[in-house]
Amino acid sequence: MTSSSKPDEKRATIVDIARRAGVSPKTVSRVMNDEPHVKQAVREQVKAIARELNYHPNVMAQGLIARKSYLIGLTYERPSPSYVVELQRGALERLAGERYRLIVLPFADATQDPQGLVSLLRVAALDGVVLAPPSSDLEPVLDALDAIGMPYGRVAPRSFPGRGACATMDDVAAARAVAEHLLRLGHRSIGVIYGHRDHISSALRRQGYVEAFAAYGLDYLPVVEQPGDFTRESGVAAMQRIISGGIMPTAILAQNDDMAVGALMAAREAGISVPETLSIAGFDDSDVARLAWPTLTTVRQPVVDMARQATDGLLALMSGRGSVAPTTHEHVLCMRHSTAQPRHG
Amino acid sequence: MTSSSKPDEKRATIVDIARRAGVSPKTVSRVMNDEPHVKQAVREQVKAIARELNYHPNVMAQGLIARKSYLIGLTYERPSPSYVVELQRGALERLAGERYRLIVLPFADATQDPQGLVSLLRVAALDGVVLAPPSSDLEPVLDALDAIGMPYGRVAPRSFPGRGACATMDDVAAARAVAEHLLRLGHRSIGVIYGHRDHISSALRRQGYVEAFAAYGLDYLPVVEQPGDFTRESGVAAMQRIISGGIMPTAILAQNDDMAVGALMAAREAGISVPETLSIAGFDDSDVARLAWPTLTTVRQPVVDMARQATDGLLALMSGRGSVAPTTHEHVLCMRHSTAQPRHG
DNA sequence: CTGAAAGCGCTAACAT
DNA sequence: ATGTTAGCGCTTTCAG
Repeated sequence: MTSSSKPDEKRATIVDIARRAGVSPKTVSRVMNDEPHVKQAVREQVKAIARELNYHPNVMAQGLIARKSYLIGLTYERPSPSYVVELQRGALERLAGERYRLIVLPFADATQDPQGLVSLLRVAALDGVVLAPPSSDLEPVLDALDAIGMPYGRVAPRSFPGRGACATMDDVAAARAVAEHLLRLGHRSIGVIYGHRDHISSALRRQGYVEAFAAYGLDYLPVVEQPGDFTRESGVAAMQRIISGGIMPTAILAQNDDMAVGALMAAREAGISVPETLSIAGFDDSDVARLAWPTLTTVRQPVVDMARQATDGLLALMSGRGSVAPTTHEHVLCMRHSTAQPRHG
Repeated sequence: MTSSSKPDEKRATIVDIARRAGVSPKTVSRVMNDEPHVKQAVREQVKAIARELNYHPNVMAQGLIARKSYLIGLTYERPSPSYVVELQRGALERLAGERYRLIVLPFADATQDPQGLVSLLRVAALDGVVLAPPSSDLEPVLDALDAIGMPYGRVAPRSFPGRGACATMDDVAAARAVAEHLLRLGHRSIGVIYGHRDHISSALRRQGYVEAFAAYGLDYLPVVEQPGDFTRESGVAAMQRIISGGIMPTAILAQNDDMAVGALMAAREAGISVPETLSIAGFDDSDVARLAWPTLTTVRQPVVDMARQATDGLLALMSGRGSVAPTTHEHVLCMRHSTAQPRHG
């Protein structure tokens, strides 16, 4: 006993409606598309019959002519669930009320296999695609997309400004903001845990730290620096290296929240209390920032807004309106419980 | 300077290939679909030309004939990010390698507006849809879907077994397992935070608690009960009401992890230490369970598996294979750091 | 204002 | 083993 997809008396077509209304299919078409040159009476009648027959236009027939699929893709690389969901939310918010539908295309390794990503997009028969980091920064991807004529929106790109519809944020300014927060609290002995070196944002965030230090008349000279790769594990490892390194800073700047949480865990294991003995600040304001204890001081990346804007720009691109000015979104410093004044002020 | 969607010399069609190869379009079609009755030499040549021309079949033309869109929908109601992502992951895993693409369709209020949901699905021109709770349990939705002949897979349905392709779990047994865990630890003063009352699982999980209490010779009588709606905020609020209510239980059963985390946060704010003074257990084993501190004791709901199975069943339904036997998935109790023996245990 | 004809890219059903 | 014809459901000409 199972719902079978019974053929269902063939869906009504404009021909059915035309016959019933005693007009030509073209007239029905005109009515359905709100084109002019149809007598009001006919228009109403056709609409009534359409409703009665529960008519829905065949998207594929329309698409075949228009050479459009009315499908938009969203690619991303399995980062945190909250990031993914925010990305989707932004795109969907913009798409609400449009004919376009959203296809989700997580792709494991765009950096290693840009061609694979592009061929996935091709096969999906998309009208356009919203690219989230890191694919939004991969030149081979952008090139291939240009080559096949598929327009794209880019979320938080850090390079090739002007290619595609960009919704950017200022990594440098955001990083500067967190660093300044620490400096303002009185910290002068600050350790840094860097993100993955393939990600441009790692360098940009470092640049923000440099500027903040300079604003306080200091050379950029973190007491300790440790590489990481944006994963929590790398944060744990980096913090452990710092602890066993002998020189303890009074504060840590981690280039994302996951690593900051890792640092938090490592500190906890080592009996170092946060924020009393050590302040820790992250980056992103991802889900974990509020889950961690102490809650994490961080800067919010406006993901939903960027996704909405990138989608908006993509739509503009697709509708032929020539170029789309990049939009920049503001970060928000989130001061929470993982940072405090250093002990000896 | 913006990438415009330049027309791109018209995409190659089978006619182009046919001309180049000096064969008929139908032969090309045969080759592309791996049909027999084509000489090996011709086959190879056609394939070569197709590759050279970077040919990709026009999905809409194919769909127009086959009366298929090769689009599968996934509906859910904005619950926790990790739940959504796991749902998508399961569906996508099954769809990998198939021609079907996944369209995400979050819908705010299926319970209030089942027709709205169905018409959304209709408009999206789906071949089939995977329904996640609560829509997987809404009779009007199932009825409407049957009426329009759209096959569906159901994730964790709690009612109407046998309708559609079902991938179920035993909520009652899982809830019983967590409750028993608490009872085994020695807790007898247990508070409960319920999920959204529109979700059948809320009642089922309550039932599991009841059975566990009964197994310990107790009447079901939580010290305190508070309504929630599966969001973290509702968990915070519920816990705050419990705290200010005066009667403090030694343990809390929250009907999902998000609310459990909310309770954790509220307890922390109030200076109540978990698990020393208060044990908290969740439900789902979502992402946050391991992110929270202390890590959350919970039961794993096999969401990814269920989504994969529901999608698999849906595919079977669509391919005409008559009926699909429902699959049941097992829960797993995850004992972590948010539960311990009560103080005076 | 309305309609007839042609065709989007592909494939089923029949020839050959 | 290969080609021809017709047509999926709709919209674009272009004629009335």
